[in-house]
Amino acid sequence: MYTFRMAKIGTSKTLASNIYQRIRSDILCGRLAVGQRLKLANMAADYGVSLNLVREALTLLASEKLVKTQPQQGFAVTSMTSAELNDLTQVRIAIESLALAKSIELGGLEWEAELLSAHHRLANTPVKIDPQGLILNEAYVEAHSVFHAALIGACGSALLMEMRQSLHDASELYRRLAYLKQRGVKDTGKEHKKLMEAAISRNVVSATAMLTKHFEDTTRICIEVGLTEPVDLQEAA
Amino acid sequence: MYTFRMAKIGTSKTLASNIYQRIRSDILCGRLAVGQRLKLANMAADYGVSLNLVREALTLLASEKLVKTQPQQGFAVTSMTSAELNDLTQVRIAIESLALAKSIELGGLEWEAELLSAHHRLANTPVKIDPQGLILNEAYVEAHSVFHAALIGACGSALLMEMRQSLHDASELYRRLAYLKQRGVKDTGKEHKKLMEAAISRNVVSATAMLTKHFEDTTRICIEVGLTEPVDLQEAA
DNA sequence: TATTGTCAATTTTTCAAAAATATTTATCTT
DNA sequence: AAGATAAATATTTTTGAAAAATTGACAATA
Repeated sequence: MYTFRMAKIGTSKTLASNIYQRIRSDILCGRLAVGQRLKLANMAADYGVSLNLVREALTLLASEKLVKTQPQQGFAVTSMTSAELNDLTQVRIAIESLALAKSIELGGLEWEAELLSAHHRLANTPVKIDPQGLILNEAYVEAHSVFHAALIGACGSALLMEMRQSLHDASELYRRLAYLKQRGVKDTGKEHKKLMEAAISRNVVSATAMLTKHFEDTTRICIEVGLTEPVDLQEAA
Repeated sequence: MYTFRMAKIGTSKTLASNIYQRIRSDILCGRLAVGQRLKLANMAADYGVSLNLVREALTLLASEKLVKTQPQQGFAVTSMTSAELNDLTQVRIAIESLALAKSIELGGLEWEAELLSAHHRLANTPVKIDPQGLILNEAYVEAHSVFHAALIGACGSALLMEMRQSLHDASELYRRLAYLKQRGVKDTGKEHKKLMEAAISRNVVSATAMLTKHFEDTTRICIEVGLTEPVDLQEAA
């Protein structure tokens, strides 16, 4: 309802947009690794379509910054430097704080209800899917995305919501990295709860402070862990 | 230097990106009118390339909101409702104010010099190219774009600058409309000067206030004039 | 040894035609 | 005449293959 990503994959009207969504999803899920080269012929074979559709999808993803490209030299999954990730984080903080403040100002009962609901779903979805804590739960990722969308859902600007989602997605890869590396270092669940409570009690200052801390913590973990791990350019599976 | 749009048209490495830029430019210049249907076959003939390249370019432009599309039903130059234009304007004010404040905080001598230079160029470029004031001067449009880029040039965030440019471009069409309709109703030149002076004298409050007024005035003119003028679906020239 | 040039292999880019879908026109029924 | 049905046309979508460009290897030259 809130996000593009919620659209069921493989459902859209045209094959082109299906492929786009599938590739996008595969990047966001980490199935296509950061830095990995994306050869058109391989991709076309993997997804069972012609080169053209892959090219169109990758060109589109490049405009979203999920993929990097240079003329005549193909495509690769974007990998950020720590400077770029820091920039992204600061912009996300700015945009999302702005939207959150607006949402807190304008939000009514409907917004509160949606937010509570989204939080409840998030709080009761396990982060990892296995006891060892090695595999991320896709349902959690989705619930997390929906929760943050719900937070700013009453900001009153469709454009702002869209921009926030786009920035959220651009950082998705690194958020996943942080979740996997960090094992109970910080209690994200408690943070989400406080954030939600601050929003509903209309405490803008506290809510944006929580948000800022939330984002910066995740980024710090990513950078400590090391962003640019050596990537093997294996053929796509 | 600052903007994508400054790249000379017809210069890039691949034909695909040339076509993309040419179409983009033709939309921004109003040669492809707001609301006009963009048939692939016509476009391909006009630009002398295959359907595929046109499709790729239009898909990309759709992701930038310069073009609207529905599956299996083709493309058209985007036309906004007044509500959408208002939303865009408010988001532009928020983003650009944020960046401007940062720029004023961080900007040094180099920034001041660039800004003065950009303003001088803007101030000495006529808005209209003919005595009757019917034809917009493309050099002015370019200078205006560069001036606003220069204002926030020291904000320290490449991403923020990019987002601002994207929003600026999305509103370009309507800015042109306002320029053409409004004949000396307000003195835009004086506004730019005040804005520049406020920025260089590090007066954040005054600068952002100027900026807000600047944007809102333009939007008001657009909406008063009437956004959705009947568009004739003539074949592309 | 370092540099340059050439050739083959790989990959990207572009096109032109086939397939699928939507739109219009014409025909038929009520 | 009005509305529905079917054929014809126009348009978009997708493919498969040709053309252009890049890369890497190998030999020839300084």
